[in-house]
Amino acid sequence: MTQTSTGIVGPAAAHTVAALLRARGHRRTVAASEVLFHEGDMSNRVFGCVSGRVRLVVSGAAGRELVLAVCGPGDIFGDVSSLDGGGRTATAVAMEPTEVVEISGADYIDAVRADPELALAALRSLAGRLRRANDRICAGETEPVAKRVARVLLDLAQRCPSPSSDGSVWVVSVNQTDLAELLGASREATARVLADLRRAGVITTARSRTVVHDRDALASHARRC
Amino acid sequence: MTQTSTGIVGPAAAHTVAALLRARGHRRTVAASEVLFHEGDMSNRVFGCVSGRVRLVVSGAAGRELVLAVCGPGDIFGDVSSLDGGGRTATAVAMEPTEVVEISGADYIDAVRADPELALAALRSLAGRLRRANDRICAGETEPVAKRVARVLLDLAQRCPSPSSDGSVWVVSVNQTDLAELLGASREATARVLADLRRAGVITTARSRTVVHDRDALASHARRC
DNA sequence: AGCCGTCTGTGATCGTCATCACACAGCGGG
DNA sequence: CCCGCTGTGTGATGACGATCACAGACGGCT
Repeated sequence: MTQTSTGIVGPAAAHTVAALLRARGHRRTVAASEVLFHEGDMSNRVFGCVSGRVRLVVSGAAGRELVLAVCGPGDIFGDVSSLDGGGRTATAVAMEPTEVVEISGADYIDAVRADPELALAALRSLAGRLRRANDRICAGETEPVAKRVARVLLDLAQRCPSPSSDGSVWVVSVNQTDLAELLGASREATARVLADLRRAGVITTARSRTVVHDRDALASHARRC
Repeated sequence: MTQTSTGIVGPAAAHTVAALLRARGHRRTVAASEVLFHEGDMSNRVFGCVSGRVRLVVSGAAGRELVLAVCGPGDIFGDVSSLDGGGRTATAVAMEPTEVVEISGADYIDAVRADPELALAALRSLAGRLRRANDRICAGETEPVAKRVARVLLDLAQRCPSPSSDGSVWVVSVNQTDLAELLGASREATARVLADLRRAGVITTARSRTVVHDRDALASHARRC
């Protein structure tokens, strides 16, 4: 467990895939809260996020929801279904007005077959996501909520750089409910941890926004047990 | 969350990869408890399991161990490191005398580049594993231990068919400690759930062995909350 | 402005599960 | 053959976190 563990889909090495989508894909703008596909659906279009953010959610036992990932610009999603022919693993919901590029599953497979470098890029993207998923399994099953909150905040701060973030302050634009579902914890437990961090002077909180003032301190919270 | 959630690496569509390993790989026999690679290592050889079983473990917070997957015949492991160049995500330990085939990371990448069908097979394998990892995240963060035990037992019963299993009885050859780490629960909690299932006549237990007598009943335990 | 819906912050309670602490049962080796 | 090791089965206790229950705050909308 070497990395941070947010379910954010990494843009790592996905540039070739993104290029494919730009070249062959169909561009589209979706409104906030609009659903691109539902968990269980048999659709298989592959998406790339150009601007904005998309949340991938699953509904677990007892009606609880869980955010598996937050996709930002450059991230690819929806490719798993097109590869294994299974239903959608999650529901994709735009978190804000978002621009996406999409391509049919068949076209995606064809492109992968035709271009070895594209295939490698897709493999690397999946490998990275699997690595992150394993990290999250490990964190979720061994770490207390306080530590997970710190990890996820750190991860969001560096992966989804809010426009308002400058050199010394990182702004995370997610409300507490989403944050809790990204952690696999209750909204209340998350709020209490945020309160502790606030009292420690590490962050400040506001409506749908958390501002990280001291990243090193946050990192040490993520490390210590 | 449509599937069972054991971290077992699926042999699904991995046949082409297995064929590659057989063709170009180096065959080797490892003894029980022998380690193929350690978590964090920078090695990048790719392995295929021919016979026997290999456990992939990570050590989480507070010294707790977690079994991410149990690989059986036909399963591929160790490919993530060769793809993204990162350290090993887990430690691979043979659970019994095991035969593996291995190939260097570079050869693996070359082969993927050269053979589109192989690349697709590798993509499908990773997609399946990511799907399973997501299922486990969902289960771990929303389901109580009792349900998870039932799921994992079911999964092991059908994926690692013990030689002694016949048409009506499925034998799972794993001790309670491993079972617990595969669940992300304590050994004691797991033992208590097994005791309940035993009293309900669904399973019988013995040293390092659990026998499933009534698969449907077990499945209903996995379903109900 | 005034209202309503969403989001936040916190107390109280209660259940699940981890941890500690044993007793005991097979199995292998000296 | 007996000892020790590994694995199993269970009780007691305590802590972490889910759930319930509100109060207040902020923003958007008419």
